[in-house]
Amino acid sequence: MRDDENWFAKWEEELPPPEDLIPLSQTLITPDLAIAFDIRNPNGSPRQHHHQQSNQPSLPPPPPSQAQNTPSSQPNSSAEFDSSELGGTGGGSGGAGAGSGGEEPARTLKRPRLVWTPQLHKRFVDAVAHLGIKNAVPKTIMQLMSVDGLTRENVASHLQKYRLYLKRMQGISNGGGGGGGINVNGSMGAGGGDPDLFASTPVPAHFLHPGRPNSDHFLPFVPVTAMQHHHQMAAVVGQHHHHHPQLQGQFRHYGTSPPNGQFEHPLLSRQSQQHVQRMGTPVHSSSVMPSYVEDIESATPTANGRKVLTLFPTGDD
DNA sequence: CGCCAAATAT
DNA sequence: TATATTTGGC
Repeated sequence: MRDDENWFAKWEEELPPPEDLIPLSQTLITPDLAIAFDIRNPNGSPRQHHHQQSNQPSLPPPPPSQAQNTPSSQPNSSAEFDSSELGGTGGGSGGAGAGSGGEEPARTLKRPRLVWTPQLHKRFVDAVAHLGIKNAVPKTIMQLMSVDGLTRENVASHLQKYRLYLKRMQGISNGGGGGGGINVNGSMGAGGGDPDLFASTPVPAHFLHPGRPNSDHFLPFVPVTAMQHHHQMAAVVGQHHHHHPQLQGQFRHYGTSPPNGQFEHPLLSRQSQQHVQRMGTPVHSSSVMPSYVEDIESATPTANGRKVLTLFPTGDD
């Protein structure tokens, strides 16, 4: 019982890593822009996009995206290629309009690799937890997350891995937990080494017990009602610097908002109105999932003693 | 649509 | 290398 509610609290407590919390801005570069900007490797792989600076001399000069951080987002349709996926079921109607003059290939084009940032992952976990393993299917999760730019495939993929991760975790670290903690690190004590390295994925307990659809408990986050800044962000995509291993810490510990301070981290949240329509799932009553804010993310550059954290640390590395 | 397995990219 | 993410098939 309390597990569900305390898991987060506990998690939160241990989270705030005094380490370097560098505010990472999730910039969602528009797909077309991204592809336009990055050129796939001329050789070797059939599909792959990435690379930011080195552009081929044959590509038209894309928008002046600076490598630094000038959020001058292009008027592009930043993040709008999602309507279909998200709307998924239909919603909509489509309207995509477009098509004409300019370009909106984003819809059908392949977008750059989606980077599951801690925040995103958390959102994902929260969504799954909120839904309950039962309804935790890609489509629903995706809709619940309301992250623009996210596609069902993305979620499905991640979900698969997430399940695997949970499974692994259960195999080794379960038991005791029993009650209380879900996240336990499984680890090893023997052998060891770095229990510190693992550990920390807020795995909602109800994931394991399909006995009930879930009824309450969800994110203690604040509904971001009105964000003054237009933070239109979406999943982070192909934005990477080829130089140093930028941050990508995933699973370890993310920083949660200070006890009282207000977090000022850029988060993602669907800007457009998207109603979360529940399909045949009479579970939660009238709780609509508002766009909640996430916590800040932590980064772990290799420059620190920490190694790159992985999203789902394998239990037996 | 959802899940699994493989392939590919980083 | 291992990990992450994507893609195809069932």
